[in-house]
Amino acid sequence: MAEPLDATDHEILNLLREDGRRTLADIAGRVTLSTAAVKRRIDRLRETGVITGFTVQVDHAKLGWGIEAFTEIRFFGTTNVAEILQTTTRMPETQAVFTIAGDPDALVWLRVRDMAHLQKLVDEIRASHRVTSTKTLMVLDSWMRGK
Amino acid sequence: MAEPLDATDHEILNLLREDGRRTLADIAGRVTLSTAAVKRRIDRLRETGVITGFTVQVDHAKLGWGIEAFTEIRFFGTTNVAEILQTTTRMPETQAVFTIAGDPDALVWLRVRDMAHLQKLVDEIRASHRVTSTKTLMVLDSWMRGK
DNA sequence: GATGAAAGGGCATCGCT
DNA sequence: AGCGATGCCCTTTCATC
Repeated sequence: MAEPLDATDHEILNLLREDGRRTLADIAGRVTLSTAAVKRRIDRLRETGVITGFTVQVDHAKLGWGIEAFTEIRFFGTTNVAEILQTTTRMPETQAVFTIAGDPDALVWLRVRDMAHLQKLVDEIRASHRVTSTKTLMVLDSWMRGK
Repeated sequence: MAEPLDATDHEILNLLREDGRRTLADIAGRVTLSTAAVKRRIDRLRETGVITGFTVQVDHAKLGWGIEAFTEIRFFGTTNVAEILQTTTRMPETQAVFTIAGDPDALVWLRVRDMAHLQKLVDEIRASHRVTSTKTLMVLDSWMRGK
């Protein structure tokens, strides 16, 4: 496996968490290294899989997806985990899916336009036959690290 | 308020979701625009608050934070929502916090090193509020949009 | 094995049309 | 919105500790 990260690697990661488009020169100045050294470290973090990518952060409410909800899903006794992942991850409204040890069996984080939209999605999930029950939690407010 | 986004804006957002460090030249080629035009659109998306920032995506397991959990929290009748946000968002292990309409009252998404670490956090949450009960869900596997 | 310095090619940025 | 010039940044190479 890869070697453990030193303090400078963690500094670089934190700087990139704050702003993923920071320039190498900017980072280099803050961690007291040359741009070449910073680039090598970032390249290494990508190669070892610590950094999986870079992305843009979006205010979903401004795009008209103002409602967030979690849907708890329960299956019959022995259900393949891959099945629920396949159904839910296909839906563009799905933000994340968590398979759970215990009760419920899975937790799906959804972003929708309105209640009718939400109902349609929950119906879709329920229609995947092995589901015994769902319970949907409406999100009033959410906070996320790095926003 | 700002004007609605057209199809090109959505294309640009999707390209940046895939790779937040994509160059303007690359984006311009894919949406059939000049780099200057793409830059103006991205600047406008930032000014109107649609784009809130850029960040790096990290494999937390490789950093030694291999365990994910959700903790459901229930309060006494009249508890201030801001209170739970204050405590939980201060913890570096907190990935996200959702306040919920109904039961439970809040959902906290945690990333921890091990079970002892998790127990310490749940104890902290229980100690710092007028919490009536918590229930912690262990995450077996997670999928997230854009990974 | 990792670093800093320097060169080149590419890219972002800005003014103009 | 496109075009073009300027300056910055990324990237690679090479020498050093």
